[in-house]
Amino acid sequence: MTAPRLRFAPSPTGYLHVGGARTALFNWFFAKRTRGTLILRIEDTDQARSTEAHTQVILDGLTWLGVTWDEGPYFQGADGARHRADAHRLLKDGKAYRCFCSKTELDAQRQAAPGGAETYRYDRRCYRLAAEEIEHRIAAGAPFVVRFLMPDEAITWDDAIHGPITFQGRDLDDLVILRSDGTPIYNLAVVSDDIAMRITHVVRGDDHISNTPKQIALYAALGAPRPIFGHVPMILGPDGKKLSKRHGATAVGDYQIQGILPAAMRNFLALLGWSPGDDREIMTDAELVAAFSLEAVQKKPAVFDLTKLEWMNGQYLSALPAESIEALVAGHLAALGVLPGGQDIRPAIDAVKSRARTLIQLAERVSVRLDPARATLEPKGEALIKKMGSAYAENLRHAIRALEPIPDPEWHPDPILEAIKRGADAAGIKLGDAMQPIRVALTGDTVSEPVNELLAAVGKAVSLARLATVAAAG
RNA sequence: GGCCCCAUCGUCUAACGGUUAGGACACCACUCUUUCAAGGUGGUAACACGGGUUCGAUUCCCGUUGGGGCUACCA
Repeated sequence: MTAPRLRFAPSPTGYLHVGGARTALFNWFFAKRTRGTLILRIEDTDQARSTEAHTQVILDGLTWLGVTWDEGPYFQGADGARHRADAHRLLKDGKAYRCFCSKTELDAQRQAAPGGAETYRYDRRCYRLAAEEIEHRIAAGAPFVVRFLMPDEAITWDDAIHGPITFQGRDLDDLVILRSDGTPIYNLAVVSDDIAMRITHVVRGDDHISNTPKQIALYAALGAPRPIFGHVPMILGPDGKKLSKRHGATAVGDYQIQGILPAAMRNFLALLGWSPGDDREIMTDAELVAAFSLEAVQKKPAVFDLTKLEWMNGQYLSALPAESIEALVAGHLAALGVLPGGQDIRPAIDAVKSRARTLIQLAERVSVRLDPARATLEPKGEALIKKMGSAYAENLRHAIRALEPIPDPEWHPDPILEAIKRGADAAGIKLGDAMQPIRVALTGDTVSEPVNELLAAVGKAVSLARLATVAAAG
């Protein structure tokens, strides 16, 4: 058997949606797994909605995700001549016909249909036109579209994900394959391209299931062998509806901005609608590729669980050495307006990386160390003060008294911890009640590295000044 | 409306006729750390419903219900 040839074929009419990203990923896994070829094809036959900017965003999204392709990107719009040639071949073979009905005539026919516009199917009136009448209209320059003559027969295929699916040709319309301006319609362009590119496996979204019988009929009419089809289910929002903008972030670029690592995104997306069959969850690309199969892809749509994505990202973050995420963290710090200015941020990253789920969170926790002035109690002041306990101002003053005597050269984690313990004992309070107010005062957050290490890193003068300010405010 | 697809914890999933229906996220305890997380241990929580087939159905078949997709001179 020859090596499989696959394609990922987004249309540049929007951003790279997570659903599309997952489809691309599944294609990539399959191609890698079978040592096949993955082709990127931009479906830009809809000139009105396609833009170069969208194409670039899709390319960037794929690149960020780490999905690589072996051929392309090819642009479908560049192959109009071949699409037209295929359409005319069908015309010549009597497998397609010219339709002179205008859009307004069609609308009128739809309205007049017995069961209403919903049940309307083209009545083939132009197919029944006499040859001389057709010649006459062409000669008169009447505009026409080319319609495919849908055969009246059962169309069946064995879907790699869904199993056998059957449609009846009579339920399908005679679809337009060439517009009146001579440009091809999606279904023709796809089939024409997939034949020309010798595609063996079409792995795409579930929403194309009902296009598949039309395309299979086109393959047959063009005398070409059809590929194996596999239809990946959609991704839903938390409310069970199709994932869309109103659910928040749906473009892969959004997750890049939020500080999700590409590897975590790949791992998460892979597990959305697919599983290796055992209990593994955190998996490397190599493991994913080795375990992947279309048969194991779920048939039902999956709800996108942001919380689990963030958990998984946190797993990657804490497992990675500081130097490998240093540059990314620096980028997010810059976005926060904090410049390390030559400081080594790696110790700070190591101190908080297991306490963050996104790079943004990680950068925020690093930033308060670099610039303690950022440690504001706003905007969640109420909640933070509650966490510190009602006596927090008093407890902060205990802490200040305990810490002040430490000489500068001894301002290190261990002596600091000892001093806080002694102070807590003297004041008759629990260590936690002594620690948490300090943490909140210094970071504006309830989560940070151990308080004594934090104090040591921030420095004595800055720490005490900050504690005094918060204590005074309380 | 017509055609097609789908249905296990709240969510992601395992199970391919016989299991105390397993794992993960989230949640709740406990634990470790005289501090926050992370980690560890445990817990709550599911086979949509009704008929068949079978010695036996979450699993196979049919129906119901409920979701979803398509039904363009969009992709």
